[in-house]
Amino acid sequence: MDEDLKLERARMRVIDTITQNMNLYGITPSVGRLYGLLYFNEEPMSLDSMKDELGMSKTSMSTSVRQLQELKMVEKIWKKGTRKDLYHSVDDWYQTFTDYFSIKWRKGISQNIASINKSLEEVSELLESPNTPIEIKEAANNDKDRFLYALEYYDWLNRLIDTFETNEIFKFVPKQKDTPKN
Amino acid sequence: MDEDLKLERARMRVIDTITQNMNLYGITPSVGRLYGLLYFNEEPMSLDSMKDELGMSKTSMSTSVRQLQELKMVEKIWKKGTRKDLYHSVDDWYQTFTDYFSIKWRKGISQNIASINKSLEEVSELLESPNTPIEIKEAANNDKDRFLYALEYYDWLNRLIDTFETNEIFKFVPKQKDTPKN
DNA sequence: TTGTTTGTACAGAATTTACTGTATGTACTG
DNA sequence: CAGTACATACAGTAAATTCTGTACAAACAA
Repeated sequence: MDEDLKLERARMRVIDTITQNMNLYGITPSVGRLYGLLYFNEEPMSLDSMKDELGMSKTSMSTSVRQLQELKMVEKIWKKGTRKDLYHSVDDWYQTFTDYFSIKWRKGISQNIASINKSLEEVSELLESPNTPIEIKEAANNDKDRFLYALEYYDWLNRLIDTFETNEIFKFVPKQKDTPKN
Repeated sequence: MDEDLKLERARMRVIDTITQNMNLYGITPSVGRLYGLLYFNEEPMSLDSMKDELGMSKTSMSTSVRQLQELKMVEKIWKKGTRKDLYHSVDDWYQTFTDYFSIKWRKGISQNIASINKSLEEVSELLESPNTPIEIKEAANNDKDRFLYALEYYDWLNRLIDTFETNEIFKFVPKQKDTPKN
């Protein structure tokens, strides 16, 4: 069964590649490797089979698979006649990509905008007050400009994420190389 | 000097915000905080002044500032009459954003594509060979499809990064909210 | 009901990552 | 030339993250 081994090695190489790539996005290698495993397994897998395949604890499989679920990269499959939870990879990488960064980037932004607005207000008060020493006003002015710039930038980032969430980005950068449709 | 304190607090709040945001992108909080400090300092800063301001070791300042330099978020400033290296933030956040993800994402992709191509070739050999058992051929076929899909996806990602690097993305998502120019 | 199977919370262990202090090299100064 | 000021390499330490094993809870079976 030399062919068996050859296939296995080819697959492993690509799993490593996927793992490395996901790691670049801040996903732990073990979690990435688990995704790779699920991606190539035609059948959905149970926690026990993942554990056996990766040689890790079942606890780790449980938490890793949950992470992948939260990232919408893996879904639970129901199958008649088994009590085990079964999982399979979600195979739309484009959707995974846009979802991942939408979730991740959007996370902080609204809070960030709120905190900048608060600081902006405080600084504006300082600038309006006649009690504020002149050199403080100068510094306040500098800060205010930078706050405004930050707000502008976060607004842009929000609009960029909008194009991810609505899939409009694929109008601009089409999935297929040669056909500009969809 | 109550005004002094008030301004300081407003600024610190925004620095925390920036730190948090950068941390989301995989930049360490200390490094993010250093960027925030440099962003609000009108004058460029020396390693010693950073150290004093953040209460960390000079070694840390040295390595952190180097990281920021590699990410093109900070640049070295030359100033007559001082032997210290002086640094200032690069204030174009849009450019910083596109640069950062171009550098980061592009990093792996070409190697990834190469390794997938290699595996693709090996699997194709298996499929063509008459010695390969039928059940291995079936698995190989499955794998091959997934390799091809991955290649397609990485190609898309490359084209997305192209729009970042060339700043074409700003045609699609303009920097200014209301004026579609630039 | 009791026994069994399965998934997960939690605490501690192991590993990785980030930080510090010393030691050294290099470039200026006089 | 020595002497000083500065930045950084490197090794060791501290802190954070990830992983494991046990213990327990929920769901099911008989």
